[in-house]
Amino acid sequence: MNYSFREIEKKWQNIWEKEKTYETKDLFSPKYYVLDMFPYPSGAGLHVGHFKGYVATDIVARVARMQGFNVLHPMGWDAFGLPAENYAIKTGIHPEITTKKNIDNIRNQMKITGLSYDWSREINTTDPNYYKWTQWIFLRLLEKGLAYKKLLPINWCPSCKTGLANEEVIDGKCERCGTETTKKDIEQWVLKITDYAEKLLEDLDSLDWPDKIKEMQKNWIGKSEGWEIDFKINDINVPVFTTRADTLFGCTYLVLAPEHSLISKLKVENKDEVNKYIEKARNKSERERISEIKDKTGIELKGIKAINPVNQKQIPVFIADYVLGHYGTGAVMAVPAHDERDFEFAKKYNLEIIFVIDSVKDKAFVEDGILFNSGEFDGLKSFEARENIGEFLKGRKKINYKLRDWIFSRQRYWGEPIPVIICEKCGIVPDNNLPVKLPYVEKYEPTGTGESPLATIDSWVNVDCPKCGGKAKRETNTMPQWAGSSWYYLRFIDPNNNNEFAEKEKENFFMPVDLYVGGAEHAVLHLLYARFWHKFLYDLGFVSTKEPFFKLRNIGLVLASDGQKMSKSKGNVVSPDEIIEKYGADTLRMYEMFMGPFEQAIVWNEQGVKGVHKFLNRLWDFVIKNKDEELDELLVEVNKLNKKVSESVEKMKFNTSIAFFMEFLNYAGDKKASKNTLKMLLLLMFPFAPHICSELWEIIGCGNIMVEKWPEYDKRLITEEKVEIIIQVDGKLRDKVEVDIDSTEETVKSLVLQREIIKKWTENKEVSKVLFVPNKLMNIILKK
RNA sequence: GCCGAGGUGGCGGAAUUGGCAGACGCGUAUGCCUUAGAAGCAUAUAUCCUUAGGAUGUGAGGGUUCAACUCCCUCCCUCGGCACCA
Repeated sequence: MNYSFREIEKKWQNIWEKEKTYETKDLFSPKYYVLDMFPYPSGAGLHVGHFKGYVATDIVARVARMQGFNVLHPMGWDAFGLPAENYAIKTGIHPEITTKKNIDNIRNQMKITGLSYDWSREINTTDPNYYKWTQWIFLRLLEKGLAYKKLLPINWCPSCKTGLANEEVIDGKCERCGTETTKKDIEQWVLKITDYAEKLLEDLDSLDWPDKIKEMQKNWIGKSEGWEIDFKINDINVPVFTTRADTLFGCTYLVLAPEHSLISKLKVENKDEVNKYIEKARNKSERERISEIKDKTGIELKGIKAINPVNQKQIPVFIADYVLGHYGTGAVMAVPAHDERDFEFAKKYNLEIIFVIDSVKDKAFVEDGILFNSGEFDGLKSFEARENIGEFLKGRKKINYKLRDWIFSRQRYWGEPIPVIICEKCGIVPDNNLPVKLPYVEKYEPTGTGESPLATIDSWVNVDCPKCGGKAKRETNTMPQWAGSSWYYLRFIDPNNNNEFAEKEKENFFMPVDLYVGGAEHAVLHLLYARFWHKFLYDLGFVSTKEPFFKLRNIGLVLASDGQKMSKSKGNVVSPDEIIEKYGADTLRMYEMFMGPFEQAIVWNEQGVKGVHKFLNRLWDFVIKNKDEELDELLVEVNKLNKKVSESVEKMKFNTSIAFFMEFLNYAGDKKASKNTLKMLLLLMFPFAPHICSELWEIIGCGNIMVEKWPEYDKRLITEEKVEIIIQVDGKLRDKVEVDIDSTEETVKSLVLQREIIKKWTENKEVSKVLFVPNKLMNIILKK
């Protein structure tokens, strides 16, 4: 029969809420901190994909509690961001109102799913009591010179009308809205994440994270070691950065980035042409640049020559936009023989190509090798030559990173105000009177001029300088969406503290996060930013660990039944509410875990949901049928189940855990189970399906399951006395035989050779060899 | 182009210190139940050979081994990321 999940689930959720079952109370050890990436409270609510991660961490949290851990498992809202603001522009409804409504809805979705969050620790990044500390961290960065203001050509989204960080530009498009970005010169707040490049790279090794994410961060940071070597143009030193100092004798021209400061100082014969090229390069969008990778353009500086320092040869000088102004020195020594880009360029402009390592036809040879054509350095290996040539030319050893500083200001309303006052006399003055609250405005529309809508509120903008008392103006830019999420995991530890972001003792106790679960899309955004802030706070002595998240796991997407990503605009979203209404929260939870490995993307299939629901109904019937049973035919089996489930949960292979439960019930059939067996079964399943297990636990007369421990299996019970041995002839399965455990080769062999099936296969043939793997297999090899 | 993950029935997937490939679920088929349907229950379900029984089979090809989904080499494809970083 169908168990009445609606009633049962409501009943237990009320009990948990009333008894504050999931509140983390003390500093007792051992602790376990399980964290989900907190969501943006979208108006559409969350879909079943979000809950795949939440259910997984909920199971981990529940198992850990049963194992005696003091579990911290909180939830909050990353609530600043564009959708609420865009909605406000359209409707005039303040983002605060929409946000609150959305949060109430999503919190309810989480509660009806039976997630065991400690709601007393709920946080919201848009709450002034929260962003006070976001601003406080910003002021510390400012104090230490890690936040600075600079006029920069930055990525600009014409649709969102705001600047973007490099990490937010995907394929030349805005990460949020998909509009092509352009370049714009605006004065920006920038955070010096590059100061932490080395530490961010190094400490990756200490983390239990998916290789994929580590690799992505490594590539994003992009470390390369080389030499800075001075070339000369008219007695001016022009440093270039190279990782291939060993190829210097093959350098046949020099290339400057269009932005290079030297260009304006040179007397170039074809000045007009050159300026035209520079102007064109400036206006190229990201996308144009990318599409032109295969077709390099450039222009020679006529009348200018550079001197190659290694052989005093005169070489031509070019400007080309394949050389980037912001990396290295903005100038490169071109070695067409040993660099693909230089090779292409040289072919196009008919420049000299001199091989000095090894030559191949029609393309550059980019590997290391042994030098020739290189004067006194002939015969050296590449790695030796790099050092020798670098030192010979008095070059400087240099490490460069691809990572660039973090563009931190946004020209929008719905974000944390940057707590800074700009005074005509004193310049940039920190406003220590935190929180600097976001004022109400009438119009949310971004101005598009590079100023945020805050700039129009005179009463807010015009203030007295805290330093000199003179006239001053507030900074009107706001922080990016990533600010609040860069440290939120610290606030959960002590969410109501008004004096510090978290009490030192508590921070020291709960950090680091033991398990962090979320989508892989944040690999070089949130996960990099949070590590940066954390390391900064560590250096200042405010936190006690070098890294915030010890173990990270990514959830795979849940795709809609059409194989596409779930999205409101495609109308293919499945909400947890409808599944819970139809089948119950326990079914939703079990199905999300049963779908497949949880790090993998899998298509949603409601037939599968029904299958899981059927299983829960069968579980119900099985327990009810046996609740007063004294006989037990399943004690051994349930102990085996205990072992298998414990092991699979440990590895977070929840899909197989559930298969084991199903196997058990299939095997059980009409066999009898006593209370001990039922209890073990229910305890094992409780983290997966807490409502039905709580109810059945009560029905079999055991009280409240919440206080119970994770069960231990009895090793003696599950030790087999007989084992099945696989018998192969010439490596092919022919027979099986049951023998006592640890039977010797001789025993098994004599048994096997008597068997009719085996006799048939070995008839008239000579046995050349018999292989035996104890308790597993015997392979009889015949002579050919 | 570079980096990473992966390729197993009709579908989602299981099994890797090398040892019964396809657990579990979905779907499908047949039967029971039902006035009928739905639900439920039972049985079957990798492919090929008419069957007993056998052969083949984990992207393709090769190799190591008594034994390969698992290890090695070459290649193909899918997904994700990066994108002229000298």
